[in-house]
Amino acid sequence: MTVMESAPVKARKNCAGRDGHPRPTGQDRYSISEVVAHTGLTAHTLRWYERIGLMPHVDRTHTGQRRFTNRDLDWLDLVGKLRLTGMPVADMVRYAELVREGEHTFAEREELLTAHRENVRERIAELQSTLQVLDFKIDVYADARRASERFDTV
Amino acid sequence: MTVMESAPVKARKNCAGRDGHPRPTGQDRYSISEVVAHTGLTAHTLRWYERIGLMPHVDRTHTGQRRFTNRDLDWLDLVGKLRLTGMPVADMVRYAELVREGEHTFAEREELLTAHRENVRERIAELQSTLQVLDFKIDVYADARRASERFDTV
DNA sequence: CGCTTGCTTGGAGTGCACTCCAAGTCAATA
DNA sequence: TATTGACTTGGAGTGCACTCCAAGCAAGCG
Repeated sequence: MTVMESAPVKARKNCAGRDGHPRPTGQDRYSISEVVAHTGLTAHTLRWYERIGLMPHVDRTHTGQRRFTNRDLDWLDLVGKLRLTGMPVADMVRYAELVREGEHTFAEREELLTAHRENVRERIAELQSTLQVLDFKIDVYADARRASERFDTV
Repeated sequence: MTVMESAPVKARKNCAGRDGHPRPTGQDRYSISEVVAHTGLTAHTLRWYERIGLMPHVDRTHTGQRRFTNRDLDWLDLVGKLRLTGMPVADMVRYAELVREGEHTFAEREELLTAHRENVRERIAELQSTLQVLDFKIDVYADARRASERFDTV
């Protein structure tokens, strides 16, 4: 049975799992459209993620439809953060591989994440330095606007 | 007293231009390769920027070669910052158009920059929230590594 | 003079991260 | 039974921001 619009669950303080998942562990079998509603990704993108090896193995129904779990949701959450911070998909795929390979890849995973953290810190510094330039230029324009308003009104 | 692109003076302790430019105003006619050396952009990109309207009018020699000025360098500096902060090229082209159109576009320029500043602030917040996730996960891996090292050495 | 270097052009190609399409399966309703 | 709607697939298409190519011109050097 197709699970129709199951209340656009989005919040974590929701009735269901108070661990932040739409449904508690044990009943966590989400169709692709439910995951779309929860993550904001498109179904295309979810299928593409799976094709390129960016997902852990996703379970299927007897008819071949995907059923995602809470763990998949958590993973997509992390992927979303890495993506938002500009990690290339290839690097995320590498990280996914390491996770699949097991605990002996802890060191390399740590390395990968540490390198990315450094990138993110640099990005933040860049953004903040640009913020100063923007502030300066916006001030210049705002001053010009206020000056012309004064002329208009006086 | 046109309020123009008075870019952030980078205060290089360089021998040449006291104002942070390779050559002082008056002798500022840079070939494309000099601009490449100074900005880190490729010649392709500089020509492409001009083609799409992202540059103010660039002067030419009698044989048709580009000669960039200190003002162009300042502009490229700003463009670089906007690009680094993820402003789409189309928006930068729009800003360039407004600058070409003159002072009556001050208000719209201010608007455009203010909207972008808001984006940048959001990006910074996103990055910082991801930083926390990264810190947490890196700690987990580091703890695991330290634990296994203890077993190895004792 | 011929060679090299540096530049010119319009247009085609690249890499990334999706994004969509056509054709099909399956389950549930009218 | 017929239709609807959610889902499946491999492969093709899109949009962005470059990135490169081929062919050609001009200046400087031996």
